[in-house]
Amino acid sequence: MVNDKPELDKRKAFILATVVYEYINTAEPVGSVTLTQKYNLGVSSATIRNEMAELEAGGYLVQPHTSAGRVPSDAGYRTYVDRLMQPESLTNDDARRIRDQFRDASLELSEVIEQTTRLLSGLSGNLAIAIAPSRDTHAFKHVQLIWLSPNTGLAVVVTSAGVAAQRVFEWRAEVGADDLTRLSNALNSRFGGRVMEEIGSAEIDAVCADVQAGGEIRDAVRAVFATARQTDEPEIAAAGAQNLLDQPEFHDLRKLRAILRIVEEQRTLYDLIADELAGDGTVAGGADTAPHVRIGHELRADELAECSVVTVPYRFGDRGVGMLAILGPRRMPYGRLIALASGTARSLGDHLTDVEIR
Amino acid sequence: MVNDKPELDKRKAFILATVVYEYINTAEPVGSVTLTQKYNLGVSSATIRNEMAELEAGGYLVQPHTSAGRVPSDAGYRTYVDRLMQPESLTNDDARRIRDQFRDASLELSEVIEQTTRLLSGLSGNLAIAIAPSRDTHAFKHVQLIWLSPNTGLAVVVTSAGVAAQRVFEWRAEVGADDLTRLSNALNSRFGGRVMEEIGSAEIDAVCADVQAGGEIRDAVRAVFATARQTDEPEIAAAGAQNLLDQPEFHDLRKLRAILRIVEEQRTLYDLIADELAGDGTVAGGADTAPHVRIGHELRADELAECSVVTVPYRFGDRGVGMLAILGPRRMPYGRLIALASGTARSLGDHLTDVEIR
DNA sequence: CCTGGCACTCCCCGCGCCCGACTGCTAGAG
DNA sequence: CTCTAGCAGTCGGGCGCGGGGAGTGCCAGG
Repeated sequence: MVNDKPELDKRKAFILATVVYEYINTAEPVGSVTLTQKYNLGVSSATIRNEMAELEAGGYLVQPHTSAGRVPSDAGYRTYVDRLMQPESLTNDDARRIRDQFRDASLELSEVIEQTTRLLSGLSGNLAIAIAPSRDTHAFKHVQLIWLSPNTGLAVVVTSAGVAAQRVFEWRAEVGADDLTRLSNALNSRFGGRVMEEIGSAEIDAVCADVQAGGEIRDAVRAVFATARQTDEPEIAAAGAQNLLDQPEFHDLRKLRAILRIVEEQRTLYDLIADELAGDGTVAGGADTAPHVRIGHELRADELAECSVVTVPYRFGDRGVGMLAILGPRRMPYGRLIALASGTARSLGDHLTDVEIR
Repeated sequence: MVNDKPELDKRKAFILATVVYEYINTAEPVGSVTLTQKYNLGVSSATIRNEMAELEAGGYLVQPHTSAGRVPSDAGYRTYVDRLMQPESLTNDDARRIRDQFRDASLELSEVIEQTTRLLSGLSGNLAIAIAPSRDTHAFKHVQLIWLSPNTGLAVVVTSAGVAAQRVFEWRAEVGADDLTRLSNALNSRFGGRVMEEIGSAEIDAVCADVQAGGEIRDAVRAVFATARQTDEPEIAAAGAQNLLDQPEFHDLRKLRAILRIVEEQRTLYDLIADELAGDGTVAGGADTAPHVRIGHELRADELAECSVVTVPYRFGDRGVGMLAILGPRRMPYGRLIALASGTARSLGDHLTDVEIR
C-alpha cells in the first residue's frame, strides 16, 4: 500500500481524529449525529455524513454494515497516530508510580525486567512485555568458582547487569578448593574489562589449560559462560494478559486464545517485538529512543489483526538496547500508552545505567 | 455435612459411576436413555430413571432443570473419586515424557519447579501449580562474599537445594577483598551443616562482630540470608492458564476472570494449595504422599465452586515437602490427573533428592 | 457549499412458537 | 416385589417474525 492518500483538508482531519477518539472511548461505531452532538463542529450532520463518506472512500474509515456508524481502519488509526493526535505527557500520578517503582528496584536485570512488566501492565491496563538487552554486549565483571564439597561446586558469572549466570555442578572426579580459586583468578585476570561477546570457548579452554584444569571443570566453565552470554534464548517477560479480558474485542474466545498462545510461546513474542530492534538500523546504532506504534495488519500476524503494539527501546548505559512493549486492542489510548511506555523506558534505562556495576 | 449417606447398592453405584464418567467426557447432562444405549445395563431406561431419582434424593446427582439429564453434585464426584473410580496408572507415553523431562532437568530448585508446572500443565491440559518446599528446612551449605569493585560486592548463599539467594550490593564505604573472604570463612565455619531455619540475625551479627565487619556489610549478609530462608514469600509457580479456555465451563467470562485473578495473586494461590500442607499433620510428619482431591465447595472459595484441585506432596530428600497441584473444572478426568500428578511428584522428588547437594 | 428532510437499510431485541429431550407416574407383566 | 412399556407433562433452546432505532445516502432548495 503506497502512500498516495490524498492529503486531508483541515475539516476532514478533525473529523477523522474525532471519530478515532470517540471510538477509542466508547468501542461503538461512531455516527454523524453523535459527532455533531458531542463536539461542536459548526456544521450539520448531513455535511459530516458527506465528509465521512469521503473518508471511507479514502480508506480511513470502514462501516461494519450499511446502517451503522464508522470505525477507523488501520490507515485511519495510522493517520491519527502519526499526524492528528496530540502527544500526551505523563500524568503526575503515573509519573509518581513509575518513580516509586524504580526507587527501590532490584539490582538484577531479570528481576527488574519482570517488575517493569508488572508495573507497565498495571498502569496501562494492557499486556506489557519487556525484553532485556542482549547479554552479549554486557561487560564481563567477575567469575567465581566456589568449592562446596569434593564433588560439587558453584560457578557464578557477574556482568555489568548483575549476576548473569549461576549454577551448581556435580563432578565425578574430586576437586580441590585451591584449584577452583586458581582458575577463578586466572579467568578474572584474563577477561577483566572485556565484553561478554568476545569471550569464546577457545579462550576459555586456553585459560583452563594454563592452570591445568580438568575436562569436567572446563565444561562447567564453558556452560556457565554460555548461559551468561545467553546466546540460546533471549530474556523476555510478559504480564497482564488478564487485562485483555476487560476489552470487548476479546470477548470472542477464539481471538483471546490466539493471543494467549502467542504470549505463551516466548519465541513468537520475542520475534514480534524484536522486529523493531533489527528492523531499522537507527535503533541499534543511533540515539533513536522514540516510541514506535504498529497497528493491526502492520504486525504481520493474522491473530493480531485487531491489535496494536507500542514499542519503546530503552538504553542500558552506553551499550545495548532493550525493548518495552504494550500490546492491546487497536482501539487503545495511544497518547497515554506512548507516554507511559516512554516514561517507563526512560526510568528503566536510567535505573539500569545507574546501578550498572562499575 | 455428615457422612450419613445411605450405602449405595451395587446397581446404584454403577449408575452413579457411569453418569460421572459420561458427564466428564461429554460435558452434557446425562439422561436415562443415553445410559441404556451406551452401556449395557440389562434393564430398561425406566428402571434407570427410578434409580437416578433416588440418587438425586440422596444428593449424588442434580438436575440443572426439570427436563434435563442429571449432573453429578459435589457429593457425587466425591463418592466417585473415593469409592467408584478405578485407579489409573501412567500411560507409557506420559511416563516417557515425564522421564525425559527430568533426565536433564536443572539443578536449581526454582527452575525445576517452573519446568515441572509447564510439563504438568501440558500433560494434563489444565492449570498446574507447584510450590517449593519451605527453604527453612534446607541445609546450609555455603556462603560466599565476592569482591567486585571497591564499592560493590556479590553475596551468594547455597543450600542443599542449590543457590538459594544471590545479590549484588553497593556500599558507600570502600571494602577490601580480604575482609570479604575472612567474613565468608567465618560464616561458613560457624554455620556449616546447620539448617537454614536455625540461623538467625543475632548469630549473623555475632559472626560479623568477630571479624569486625562493618554495618553495611552486616546488613548485606543479613539480607541475603533472609532471602535464602525466604521467610517473606514462598516460592510458587503456575502454568497453563490458557488450557482452561478449552473447557466449556469457563466460556463464561466472569468465571474465567475470577480464576485468572486467583492465579495472578500468588498469595491466594499459595493459601489454596498450602492448606493441604498444614491441614493434617500426617503430611508434614509422616510418609503420606498420597494424592488428595478437593472438589467444588470443598475448596472454600466461591470463585472455585465449579473447580477441583488435585494435590500431591513430593518429598525432598529426608526434609521438607513441597506440593504439586492441578486445578481444573470439577468435570476433570480424576484418574488420569491423579496418576499424572503422582507420577510427576515422584519423579520430581527423586530428581531433587538425587541432585541434592551433599 | 451547506442543510433539512426523507426514504431506505440493516442490526438488535423481544416475543411466541414449536421441537425435542427428559422425567415421573401408572398400570400391567413376570 | 421388581421391572417394563407407555404416556403425559415440563422445560430449555432454537427459529422465525416483526417492530424499533440508529444511521446512511440522496435530493432539492437556500
